[in-house]
Amino acid sequence: MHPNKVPCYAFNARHASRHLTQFYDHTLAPSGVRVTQLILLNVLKLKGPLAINALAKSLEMDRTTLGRNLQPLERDGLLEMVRSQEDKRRKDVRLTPVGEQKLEHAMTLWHEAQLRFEEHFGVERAQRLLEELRAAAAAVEL
Amino acid sequence: MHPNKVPCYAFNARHASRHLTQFYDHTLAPSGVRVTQLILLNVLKLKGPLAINALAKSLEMDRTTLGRNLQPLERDGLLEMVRSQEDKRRKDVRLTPVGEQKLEHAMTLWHEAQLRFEEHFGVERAQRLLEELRAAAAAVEL
DNA sequence: TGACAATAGGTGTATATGCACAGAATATGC
DNA sequence: GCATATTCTGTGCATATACACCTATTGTCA
Repeated sequence: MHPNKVPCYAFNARHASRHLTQFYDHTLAPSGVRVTQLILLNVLKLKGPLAINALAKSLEMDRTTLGRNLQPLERDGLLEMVRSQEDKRRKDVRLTPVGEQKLEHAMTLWHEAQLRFEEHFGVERAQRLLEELRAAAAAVEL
Repeated sequence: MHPNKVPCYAFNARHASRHLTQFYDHTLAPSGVRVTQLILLNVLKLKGPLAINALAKSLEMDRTTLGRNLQPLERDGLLEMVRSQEDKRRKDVRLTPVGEQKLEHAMTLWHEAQLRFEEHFGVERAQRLLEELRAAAAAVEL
C-alpha cells in the first residue's frame, strides 16, 4: 500500500504537504525560519500591523493555531504584539526590524525553493496545481 | 493577502491539507477516528502485521511521527504492538478486533467524505488532483 | 442605560510533525 | 569469531494543528 495506492484525498493532501514542507524547510534552514513562519512574516510586512483574528482570517487559518505559531517569532524578537488602544481586546502584531532582516534572507531562499520546484515539476503544471489546491480547499467549505 | 494570493507551493499544500483534513475529521467524528488514523488502520488491515519502519516506508511517513501516531491507537486498544521473535529490534503492529470494528465504521463515513468531495470538486478533477499531489511529493525527493 | 449579543484573545488538552541523539539487535566482512 | 556497519526503535525537544471552554471588551437595542 504505497501512498501511490491510497485513494484518500485528505491523506494525499497531507502527504504532499509534509514533503513540500520538508523541501522548503530544508532550503530555508540557513535563515532559521520555517516556511510557515515565512508566510506569516511576509503577510505582516505587506499588510502592516494586523490583529491576530484579522491575520487568521486573511490566511484562512485557525485563530488559536496562528496565535501559537506567533509565539516563537515573538520570543525571538521577529515580531511584536501590542494591545490596541482603540480596542483593548485586540493585539496588533507587527514585524520588527530584526524580523524584516530575517525575512529578507528567508525570502531569497524561498525563491530558490520555488524555482527548484517549478524546475522539477514544470512551471505551468505548478501554477495549475496551485489553483487546484485553492479550489480543493474552497470545495470543502460548504 | 488572501491565501488566494500567496503563491507559495508549500503554503498552499498545507492550506489544502488543513482544510481537507478538517472536512474528513468532522465527517469521521462519530467513529472516534481521525483520517490520519483511519489510513494507518486500513493499511494494517490490508497488509497484515507490519513493523513500524515498514509501515513508515510504505506510507512515506517519518518513522518517529508514525511511531507517535500509533500510540493513541494502541492506548485505546485499536492495535497491538509486539516484539518480533525473529528480530528482537522489530515491533510488529497489528489490528485488534476492536480496531477492525472501529475501522469498519470509520470507512463508511470515509466513503461519504470521498463522495461529497468528488461531488463538490468533480470526480475526474479530483482524480487528477490526486495524481498531481503524488507527483508533487515525488518531485521534491531529489 | 442596562441587559445581552458579538467579538478578540488566552488556555488546556490532544494529535501531528520531524530533527538530533541514543541504545539495542542484527548483518557483514575479514 | 570479532570488529564494524547497518537496521529498528525510543526519547527529548520544538513547532503545527484545532477543539472546547474561558475571560474581557465592545457593540446593540429596547
